[in-house]
Order: sequence, then C-alpha cells, then structure tokens
Amino acid sequence: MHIDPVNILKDHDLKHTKQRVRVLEEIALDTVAISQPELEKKLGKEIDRVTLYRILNTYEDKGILHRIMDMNGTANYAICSSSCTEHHHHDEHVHFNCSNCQKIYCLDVKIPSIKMPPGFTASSINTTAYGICEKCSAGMKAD
Amino acid sequence: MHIDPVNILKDHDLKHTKQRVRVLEEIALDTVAISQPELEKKLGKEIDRVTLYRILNTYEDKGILHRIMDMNGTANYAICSSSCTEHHHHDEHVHFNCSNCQKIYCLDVKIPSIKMPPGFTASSINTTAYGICEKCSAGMKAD
DNA sequence: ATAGTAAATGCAATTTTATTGCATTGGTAT
DNA sequence: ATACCAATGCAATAAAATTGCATTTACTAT
Repeated sequence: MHIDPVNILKDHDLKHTKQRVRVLEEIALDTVAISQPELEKKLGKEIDRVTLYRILNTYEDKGILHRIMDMNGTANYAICSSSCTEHHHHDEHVHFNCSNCQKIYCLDVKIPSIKMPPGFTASSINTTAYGICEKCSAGMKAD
Repeated sequence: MHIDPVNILKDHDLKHTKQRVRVLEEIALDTVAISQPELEKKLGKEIDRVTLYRILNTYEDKGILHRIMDMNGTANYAICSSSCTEHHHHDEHVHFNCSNCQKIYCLDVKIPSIKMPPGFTASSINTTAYGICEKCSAGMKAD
C-alpha cells in the first residue's frame, strides 16, 4: 500500500505538521495495526504524549485511521481503506489478534452478514478472531 | 435464566462470601451485560473497588463470567452459558452494543464460521454489532 | 515576502483507572 | 471451638487519560 502522509492531510483539510506526518509514517510502516502504547514508545521522544492522543483522535474522526480495541482494551490503529469517510468507517473486514505477539492484522476477509433480531438495527459490525498468526506459527518466535 | 450464586460458587470451589454473592446477583439482574464502572457505582458502598476487580477476574478465570470489551475499551460482564469451563469460554454468540444506551446484549445468534487465511489459526472469535437496541428504538428513551 | 489569525503543540496539573502489599477479617475443615 | 488459609479492605503506588493554558507553527491575505 502506498501512503503519502502529505496528501492524506491535504485531502482531509488538516494542517501539515511534522508530528502528524510522523504518526502516519509510523503507522504505515507495517501492514498490521499498531497499538497506542507502541506508538508512544516509538514516538515518545519526538511527540508529546498528549499530542499523540489528539492526533490519533482527529485521524479517527476524519476516517484516516480506524481503531481496533484488543482483548485488553488497548487501542490499536491501522490505516483506513480508501472508502472511509468522515462519518462512516468501512473497515468491515475481519481482524486477527495474535495471542502470542499481540499484533492485530486486518485480514482481507469480509465479515459475513448477520441477521439481527427484531428491534435491533446494526449500523456497523466488528469481528475479531484470536489465535496464532502466520509469523508466530512458523517459528513460534515472538516479534 | 435461573441463577443461584451459592451453587455457582460451590461448583467452582470458590469460598462463599457475601461480596461474591452480591456481584453475581447484580450481574444476574439483567440479561444484558453490565460494565465494570456500572458495577462499581452500584456496589461501591458495599464492596471495595479492589475487591470488585479481583472478584471479576476470578470469575472470568473460572469461566463464570465472560468479559466483553466495548468500543471504548471498558470491560462488560455477563454470565457465561453453562458450557463454559475454566480454560475455554464458549461465548461464541453475537454481541450487540447499543450506541444510545451503551448496553451490551448477548444475542441468541451464532457467529458464522469464517475461513482464516493460510497460517492463521483462530482459537476463538468475537463479533459485536453496533447500533440501536430494541428498547432504544421503541421510544428512544435512554436507560 | 510579511503580518495576522487560527490552529496545533508542549507542558503542567489533574483526574480517572488499575495494581500491589500488607494487616485484618471471615469461611471452612477438623 | 479452633486453626488455617483465603478473601477483603485500606493505603500507597502506578499507569492511563484529560484539561487548561502559554507558546509555537502553519496557512491566508495582503
């Protein structure tokens, strides 16, 4: 996937700052989602903790990133597919949370449609599988 | 569903204490899951904050409760179906998280089976739908 | 280019949430 | 009834998130 932070910012009417660019760069490095604590560890020297919170929030609001909660309630972030807009996320693919390396993958697998009981109206749906990822099962070496 | 806290404790070799009974009673009151903060609010006068944490953890370990993370990373708890054991949860039904009242329902809907990509081995899977629940759509009055 | 404006950042302070250690209390088996 | 061990409560600490404000930085119009 080709990520151009500068254009992403332009496209969403966000000011171009080095902190914002760095966050996008860092997240684009890997195809798997990265957790907020990891980001903090990597960028902590360059970007203030609070600023990071704020950047992640606006990115999520704007539909640039999507946020996946893992089993422990920590936020993980991945770049949204191009179809995401400010008010509707289309990250309706299956996530995979490795119980060995903790990484969260955005799988190229659609979430099957599910019939809701009468009275319940679903506007979005999220499914995440837990288990061992490909890297960990080959070699079983953590990260 | 018929819940007998005393027997549940016996069945899992847990000591019978009034705090443990109260937690189970409180959770059994409603068919929907209850969040940790809500529990704390309801039981805060009777049970110490720390004790509540510990009780919820042991219940989860023992397979008495299952924990569902909501969109905000807060833990919600519901009584496990009878088939849960200490080392394997069978809460493989769809959850519904109402964006109005925040309640989490355990729907009587099975999670469809999903084929994992090569290399990925799923041991459990979780899907939660977000939207408006039956109570909120009838009347649109929050809790 | 420059100045003006509004927004983004960093820092400090605060709040909320979670965890740990230890003395005391309370169940349970004998 | 007693003794033992686990569970509880309290205090202290740690970790995570939030808020307010002064300063800096990007963009716009001139």
